[in-house]
Amino acid sequence: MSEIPDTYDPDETESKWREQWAGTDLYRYERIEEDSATGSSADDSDGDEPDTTERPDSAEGTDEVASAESADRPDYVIDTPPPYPTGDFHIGNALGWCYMDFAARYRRLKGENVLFPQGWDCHGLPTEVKVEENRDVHRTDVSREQFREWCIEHTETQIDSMKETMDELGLSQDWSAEFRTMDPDYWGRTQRSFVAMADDEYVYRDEHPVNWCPRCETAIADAEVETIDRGGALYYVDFPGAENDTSDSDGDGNDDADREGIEIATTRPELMAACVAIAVHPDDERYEGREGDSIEVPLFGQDVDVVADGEVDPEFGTGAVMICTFGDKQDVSWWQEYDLPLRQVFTEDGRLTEAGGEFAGMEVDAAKERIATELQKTGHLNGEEPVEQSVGACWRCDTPIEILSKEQWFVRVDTEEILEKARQVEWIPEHAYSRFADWAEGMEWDWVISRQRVFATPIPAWFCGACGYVHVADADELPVEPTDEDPGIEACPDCGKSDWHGETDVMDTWMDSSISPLFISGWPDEPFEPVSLRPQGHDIIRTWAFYTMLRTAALEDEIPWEEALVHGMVFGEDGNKMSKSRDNFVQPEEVVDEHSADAFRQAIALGGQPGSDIQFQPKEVTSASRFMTKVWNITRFAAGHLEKDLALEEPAYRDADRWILSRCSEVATEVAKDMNAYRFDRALRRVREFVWHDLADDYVELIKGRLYEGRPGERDAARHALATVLESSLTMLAPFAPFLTEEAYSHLPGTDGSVHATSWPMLDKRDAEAEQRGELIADVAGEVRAWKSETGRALNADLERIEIYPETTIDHLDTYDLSETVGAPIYVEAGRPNVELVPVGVDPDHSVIGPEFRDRAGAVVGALEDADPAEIKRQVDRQDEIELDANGEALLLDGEAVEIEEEPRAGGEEVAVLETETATVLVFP
RNA sequence: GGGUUCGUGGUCUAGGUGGUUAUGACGCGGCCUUUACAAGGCCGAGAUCGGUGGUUCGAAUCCGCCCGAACCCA
Repeated sequence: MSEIPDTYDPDETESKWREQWAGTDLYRYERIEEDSATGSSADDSDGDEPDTTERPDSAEGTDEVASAESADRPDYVIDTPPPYPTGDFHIGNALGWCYMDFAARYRRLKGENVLFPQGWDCHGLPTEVKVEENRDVHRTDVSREQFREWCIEHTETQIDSMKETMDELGLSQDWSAEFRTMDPDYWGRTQRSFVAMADDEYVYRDEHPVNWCPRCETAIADAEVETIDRGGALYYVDFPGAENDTSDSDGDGNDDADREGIEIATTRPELMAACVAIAVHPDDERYEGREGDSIEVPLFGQDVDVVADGEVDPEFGTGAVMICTFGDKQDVSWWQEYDLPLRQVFTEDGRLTEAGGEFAGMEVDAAKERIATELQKTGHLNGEEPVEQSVGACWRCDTPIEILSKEQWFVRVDTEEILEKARQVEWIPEHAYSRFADWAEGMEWDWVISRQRVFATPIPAWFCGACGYVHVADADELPVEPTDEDPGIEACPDCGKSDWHGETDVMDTWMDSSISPLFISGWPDEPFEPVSLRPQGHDIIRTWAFYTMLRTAALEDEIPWEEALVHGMVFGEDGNKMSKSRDNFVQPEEVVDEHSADAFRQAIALGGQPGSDIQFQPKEVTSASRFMTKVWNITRFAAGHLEKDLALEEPAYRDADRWILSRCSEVATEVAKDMNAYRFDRALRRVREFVWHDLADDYVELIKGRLYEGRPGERDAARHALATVLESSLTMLAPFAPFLTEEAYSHLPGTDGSVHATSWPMLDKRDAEAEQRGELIADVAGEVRAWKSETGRALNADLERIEIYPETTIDHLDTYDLSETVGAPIYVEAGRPNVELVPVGVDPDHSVIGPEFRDRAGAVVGALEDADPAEIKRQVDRQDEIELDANGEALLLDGEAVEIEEEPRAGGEEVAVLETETATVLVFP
């Protein structure tokens, strides 16, 4: 404690504590079953138990802190998002993780048994692509096994680099609960969930149109499709009437001459080969009576019928559109509705199939060009115009998707079931639920979960080579890799042969991550209860939140979590999305290097309330750094005055002590409320204000006299209060600035162990009267300080004397500290000061006058303002009532309705008159 | 086009159950070395709370419309 350095060095301190914490189980979640098995898991760290017995104040607290017995501690389980191991833990991640860490650290201080795990969502295409790139191979060049091996290797290095950033930020995950979806223990459970859902008929296999990414060559779910805007061309194409059209729509029996065509408009001529019908709006006069006409598709020759459908937008193009299999989801629903044939014209790698005739084998864009040219040549193209269009694209690679009809595995989406569960979750902020519901209600298709890739959880199923029977694995044979292993059954239940072919398709990675709350709860071995918190960004409501809700409902008929904290995005200093090209890009490590993790964390907390997007503000980091210096200096000051064995039964508190203790109690209660509501911004602001203004500016200044020259009893009371309040403050700051507070705490005499293992301040020292007295003392001290500064006096300059005239009577105000602080004898006087106070104005209280006089309030206020303040004051003093003439109407006003503004006129005598909130102060220099 | 959120000093932000002079930070200007702290203290300038209409005695706060921004969806 004596070696406490003059300045706080965050670099040195933060790396010191990082190392020290790494070797402890400070953040270890206590698993009950583990405890009873080993009986020793929590005993090897002295920092692990909330240490309440040694705090001098705790003996007086009437409320016991939450019991430290692990069995009684409520669980607080965070369903940490498993990030994709990109290798880069960016500032957006940092926001989410700081929120989790604030909550986790706070809950530990509240005595809860916190599980803050960390998972990794390993599977997926980007890793495959990266590995192919790094090793210069195609995934089909090597065995699946080898390729997976490489993916795992690559993923591990990516994870390590992200963990480094997490560590720098001082995050307090319990690393003994780390999980990786690529580990067999995890993906085995993904398979387990698949099997369970197949048993309950949530999972099924079927042929159905699916979103298909031609670059990734795999099916993708709706949630993985993003719309991108791009410019394109709208082609106007003449479709002639079919030669064999016998419908004779106008009934004049003259087919041949009336073989009328239709001009359609399309942005995708390459889909003409897939055209299976023409649609027009039923009310469109241009096409009246055309329904049922047969039309020939140019170049490709197939005859298609005209259908009338209200979904057609008559304003677009010519009002006649091709129905193709498939251009978009609208086509799919028309295809189903009109029972149209299927003409697949795209291959899995985005080329035209044989159905494309002479254009077969061409890529989509090339085919579009060529077909347009051919249409031109053959005289079918009437024109083209530029058009803005939105197209669906793969969210991983931005390639425009196609819709192909494929046999795939699906998960049935039961929107009602999901919404019913979602309503039981507390969404923070509330409107996050609307987003969720919006997405859920818009779901048209079931969730396609099979992917034609390698690095993912294998679908545990086999096909019978003889009869096509599909066998899904039994739960007890998992984890299983069906491309490597045979099923547990020998013979096909259908045909009796045993010619099994393992499913090569793998699962959507969301199948892995959507069981994260189940996994961390020990599912399926442990009974599932909803976990406490799901933190996530609003950008993945449609994926992670949605799928998790779906899966937990399907598997356990439960909600996955009690609360969902949906946070915003982090923007750059200029308010734009962070991007390297905009030069507003900030990496968390940079900020930590330049300032400190603690400052970064505070800046994140103060950026805005959780739920809203925040702008990253370097000035908040600056301001946080300053605050940290302040805290350090207070600690340094206090450490010099405190002693280890400061244990007092009944400290002889003075008014100032009782005041700061009361304030501190109040702040602890308020801040706890904020933390419970995830209002980290408000919580931190409140603590800062208290520490800076109440504790540092006022209290520390007030007790200096006692600390330096007081008699032992009163000095000890001050020390005692100071120790209590400072420790409480450090504890409240600990979730935000874990390093600084740990360092400061370790330097305070009489502390033991980690600040992160203490408990939330439970002072129970609220005292309204003490607050009133303390505020008066602090206000006067502050006013006098400001006055000295203004009049160019030294702040420690002695004064002749000071007289205080409180507005409300205060008995026996304790002026000892005040006197020492301002350097003057203090006289507390009753009544009004012995200087001339001149009423200069009348301040009407609208909250009194408004309700009483309603529509006459304006006149009353006007009359008050016009009146002579001296006269008003006389009336108030005499009868506590005011007679008023408001627009000719005589009114009687209660004295309470006004406040008389007075200015002192110190008539020649050398005396300064100061006004505080609650008193008039005369200063005799 | 639909949905959600938002618009407060130069910049960012608090407040929002309607009630006098709107919070704080950063930046800016001035003054000051006081036994924790000049990485500090004190003082000051700076806002018609996006615009407009309404409800009300009274609106930053409630309601309507308009303008602008962000995100999600089509």
